[in-house]
Amino acid sequence: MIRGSAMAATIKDVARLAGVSQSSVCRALAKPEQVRPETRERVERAARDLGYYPNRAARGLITGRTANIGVVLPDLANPFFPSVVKAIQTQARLFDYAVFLSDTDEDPAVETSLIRALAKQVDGFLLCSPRAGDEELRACDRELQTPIVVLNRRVSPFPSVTADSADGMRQAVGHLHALGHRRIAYVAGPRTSWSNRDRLRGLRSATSSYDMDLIEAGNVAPTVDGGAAVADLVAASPATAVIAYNDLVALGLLNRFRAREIAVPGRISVVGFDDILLAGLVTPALTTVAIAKEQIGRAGVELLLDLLGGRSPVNKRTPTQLIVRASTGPVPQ
Amino acid sequence: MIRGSAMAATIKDVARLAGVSQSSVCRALAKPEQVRPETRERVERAARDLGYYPNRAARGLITGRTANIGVVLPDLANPFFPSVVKAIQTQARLFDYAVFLSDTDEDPAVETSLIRALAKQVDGFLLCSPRAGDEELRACDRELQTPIVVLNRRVSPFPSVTADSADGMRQAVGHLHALGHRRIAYVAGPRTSWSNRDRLRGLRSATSSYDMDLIEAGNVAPTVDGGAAVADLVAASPATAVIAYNDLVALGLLNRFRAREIAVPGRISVVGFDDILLAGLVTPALTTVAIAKEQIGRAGVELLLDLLGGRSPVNKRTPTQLIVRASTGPVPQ
DNA sequence: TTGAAAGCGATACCAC
DNA sequence: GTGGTATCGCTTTCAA
Repeated sequence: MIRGSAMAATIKDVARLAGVSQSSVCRALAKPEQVRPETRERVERAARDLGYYPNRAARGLITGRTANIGVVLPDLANPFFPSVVKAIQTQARLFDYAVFLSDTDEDPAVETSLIRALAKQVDGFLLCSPRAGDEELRACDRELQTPIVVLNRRVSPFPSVTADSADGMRQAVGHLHALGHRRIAYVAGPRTSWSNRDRLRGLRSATSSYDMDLIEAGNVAPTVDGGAAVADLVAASPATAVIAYNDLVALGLLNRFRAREIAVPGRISVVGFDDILLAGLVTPALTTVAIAKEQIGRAGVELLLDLLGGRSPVNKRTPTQLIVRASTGPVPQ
Repeated sequence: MIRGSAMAATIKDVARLAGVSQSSVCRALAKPEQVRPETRERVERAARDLGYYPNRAARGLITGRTANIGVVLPDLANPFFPSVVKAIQTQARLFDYAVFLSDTDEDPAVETSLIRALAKQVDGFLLCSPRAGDEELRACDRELQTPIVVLNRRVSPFPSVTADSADGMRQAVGHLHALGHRRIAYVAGPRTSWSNRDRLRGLRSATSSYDMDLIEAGNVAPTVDGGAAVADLVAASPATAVIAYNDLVALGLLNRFRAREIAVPGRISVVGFDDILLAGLVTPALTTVAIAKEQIGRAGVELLLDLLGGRSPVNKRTPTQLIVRASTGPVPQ
């Protein structure tokens, strides 16, 4: 490769212009106190004049630290994830980490192959709601030796951040019970989703402790269309209220119910999960279990940094909070 | 650094295990046809056994190609961007590129500093709706020599992909004119946003050719709250229809109008821009100018690859399409 | 306090 | 067809 004037400046260029050695440039920039003020200034001037920024990849090669973190998630089109990613970004930047982002399109195979491909370019991974099996993830880990933190799922032995769905479900069911509902339907999300299983588990425990009937529908894709697809099934069931796997599914239900002129909450109450922006803006506004998305992202980065710093992080569980809006009401007589 | 059994395998390990030189490993993996089948098999076996994946950063150092592209955008919380990013990801993966993502929080200073920091780790940038000034962007470019493609904005001399806002505005204005409206308000987005200026330009030309009055409000943040903040101003104006900078702003208007029981479209018609998922789900559903988000993302990657391949890409303009929904109706008598 | 030199992991070139 | 070696940009001993 021929170095033309067009190439970006390297440490050599700075050294030459400042009239010192590479080592001194490196020190002047990284540990200013170890170098004579005069030298430091010369280096700083030269660096500024050349617009020098160190090549982080080259640095990573020798330090073993890339200052990148990898974020893998199933579907950026689900508004839940951008919120989490945004929080991750913000927190990562605080510690001068950059973010590699990968969308797997809900495909477990893509997921593991992406992890493998990215592994050497990042110091660690934040896997958001990974769809691959526990054993596959462990295999990746053994093979790659890249620290992994899992969000929205618990997979031993990885540190993880999860929402307290059980408590969220308890709140939701308590709310519906107070309104007089005794038969609830649940529209299940993807079979591969740990959150789905977790939410269902919490829901079962809540309904049984309230001695209510639970009717399970699904599984559906975690999208508006997924919800619309089972709306008629739900309507035909004896349920007077329905809890959806997430807000998108709930919105699908709402849409289809409106199209069929099934009154919400007059004839059936609808509860979502996640509290995405949409939930508060539709009519009727959606009652939903809010998840601390920002907190999950932030905590994920913290756990990963702990891991990287040699500390052993503990799993974190973030609170959930029922947000009551217009889509739930008293059971129809 | 001490190489323990815990470290991920390198090309040396593979060479040792296969009993060949590094060079052969490299060739066997990159250009299988240039090596004896027997050697290739030995190498492949060794690589598989060790779980060897090449270090892309190290490779990039020598090839000058990182196989990464950098995506920079102002706010992931605006649903418009995840759609674009998703398309970028999909297209990038087709060509085996990984994506670095950065959210600048609408801050031009963060934007340029991120670009500089990432420059060496990517082969090129896709800047989505960058907020920095033209001259700042050009300065980055001169300094870094990293190819840049700009989305949703035109900044000479960068290749760019933009939506045909003028045509979208023409469609929207034509639609409103046909409904009898003669006085339209526009709620402007961020002053730093090129799209905002572009849309306004298109709108001015459309209203003037229809001989309609244009009342300008704003500038507001491109969010729901931004829209809500000027809703009362708009309501107090003589406008019978309002076009918002984007859908989020339009939803803010819609919300506030409902709170004040200002009928939409009975008393005032509302038009958005972008056609995010939300737009179709609120009540009344939002009439909006749809932008080809996926196409923008895809075209962006294509232009960037052209640039990287030494071809000189031409600017692209993607079509817009008015989606008529319930939020627009005949002018009130 | 500074400089020379080794080396991170991979590729490319040049002999053989 | 294969191996040795220089090299990418940077950090880090180790001497001076």
